[in-house]
Amino acid sequence: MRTEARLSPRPSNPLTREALLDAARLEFARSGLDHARVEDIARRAGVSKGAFYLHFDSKEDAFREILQRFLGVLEEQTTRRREAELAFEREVGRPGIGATLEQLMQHDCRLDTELLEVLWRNRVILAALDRATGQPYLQMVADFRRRMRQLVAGHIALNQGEGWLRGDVDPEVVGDVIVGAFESYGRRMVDLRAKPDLGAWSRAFLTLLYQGLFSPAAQRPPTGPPGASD
Amino acid sequence: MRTEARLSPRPSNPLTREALLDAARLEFARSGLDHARVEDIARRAGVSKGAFYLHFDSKEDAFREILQRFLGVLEEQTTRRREAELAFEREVGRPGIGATLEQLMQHDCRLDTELLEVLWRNRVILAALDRATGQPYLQMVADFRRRMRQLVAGHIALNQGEGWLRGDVDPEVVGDVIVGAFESYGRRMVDLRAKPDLGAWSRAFLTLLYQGLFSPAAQRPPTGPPGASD
DNA sequence: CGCATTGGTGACCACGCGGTCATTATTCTC
DNA sequence: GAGAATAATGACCGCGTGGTCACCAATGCG
Repeated sequence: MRTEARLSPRPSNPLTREALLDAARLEFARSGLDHARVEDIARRAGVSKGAFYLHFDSKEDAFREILQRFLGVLEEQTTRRREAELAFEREVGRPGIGATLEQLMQHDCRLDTELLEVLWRNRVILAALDRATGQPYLQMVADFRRRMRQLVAGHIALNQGEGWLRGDVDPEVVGDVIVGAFESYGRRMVDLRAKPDLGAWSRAFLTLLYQGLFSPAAQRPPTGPPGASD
Repeated sequence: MRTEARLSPRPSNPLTREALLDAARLEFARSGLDHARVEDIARRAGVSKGAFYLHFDSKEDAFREILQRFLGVLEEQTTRRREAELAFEREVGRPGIGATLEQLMQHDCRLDTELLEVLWRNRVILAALDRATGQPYLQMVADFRRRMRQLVAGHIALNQGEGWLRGDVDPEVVGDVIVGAFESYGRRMVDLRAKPDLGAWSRAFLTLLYQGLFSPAAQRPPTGPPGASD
């Protein structure tokens, strides 16, 4: 009687779910989670309000899926980055031992630019996050931020131990600076029309981070204590 | 008929308005502008919902006042800071010409710490802003952020022209980094119980900003091009 | 002490939107 | 083409809360 083969007399449009998510991203970016109307999301996706609820339990449900996907992508990006950093140290070395600062910066620059590419592709979500309320989602973002900060701080502390990063800067502060800078730039991307030169930003950022603002031409003697020039 | 002297047979409690603003700050920080209930704000201030509307036209009105006061304080802080920076350059000099980097950093450190003090005192508002929606208010914050970024970028560009800040870092990027770092740290303050050592953060931040992460012990020759150490 | 005046109260209204469900449209099988 | 099964629709309901307003309370004045 082939009762097991009869699955769906009228299969649902497989594109609808993704269309709804796309529409939701735009509406969330425009109005935030609270003010976005399910009606509008559905209409933008070309279906009715009822159809929305065939794919999601609630408005929050859709938002959660969008947020989780995004954080997942960032997570994966972070994992890849860590592996690339370890590989670089294994295969090339670290500054002073087999590698120059310039080589390291070129490598970091590629990785930072990749991350910025991810942020650029998902800038609509960045806009949505800025307008989002609701403890669970803010909590997820806050937790992610904290993890990133700790990751950075751990990385810095490790390399301070290795001796090639200066030890008189609290790694936690470096975490604030790096996470803050990316977030700041990401927020700025939101209302850019054309894609900016992400590589140039990375380059400048890394120069600032590793070398500092103070002009090398006026730099004091490398190891001497300050306060003896007037 | 002394109609001009009879002003208020029953004067309103002059503390009520401020109590309402305090309560509103807390509720906004807890629940955000949208989810905070006027009822709760009023009860927390010890009055009824109706009394709230004797002092404010709407919930948004109270929020606007809170936001404007805060931005005003930041604005004033910024003005004072600019004046202090000009005074320092006028009275002491700039690195290389009458002042050492250490002197400049001590001065900047005081100013940065003052700004952090302001953020610390207003950390409830920082929490509220994180949970706020509504175009006008987000716009105000976004505009303020942009102004700050431009202020920083202009300051950096100027001093690059003076020669004591390295010219190969886009001032706009420095703006992202500085504004982002303060915002990042401010956001972290929100869920700290005890007041952290703001001076230490400033010190570490400025060291990072001016000197960079790269260890001075391993620093390459001041003016020579990189890539000659292996 | 009574009256006028204004502060203060909270039950109530109105409205907007999230979510439901009876109904209709579509697509599959036989 | 009939019938079954399911996708899709949109009118409708319910709820929560912002804002109002008739009413009460406190205070100054004569």
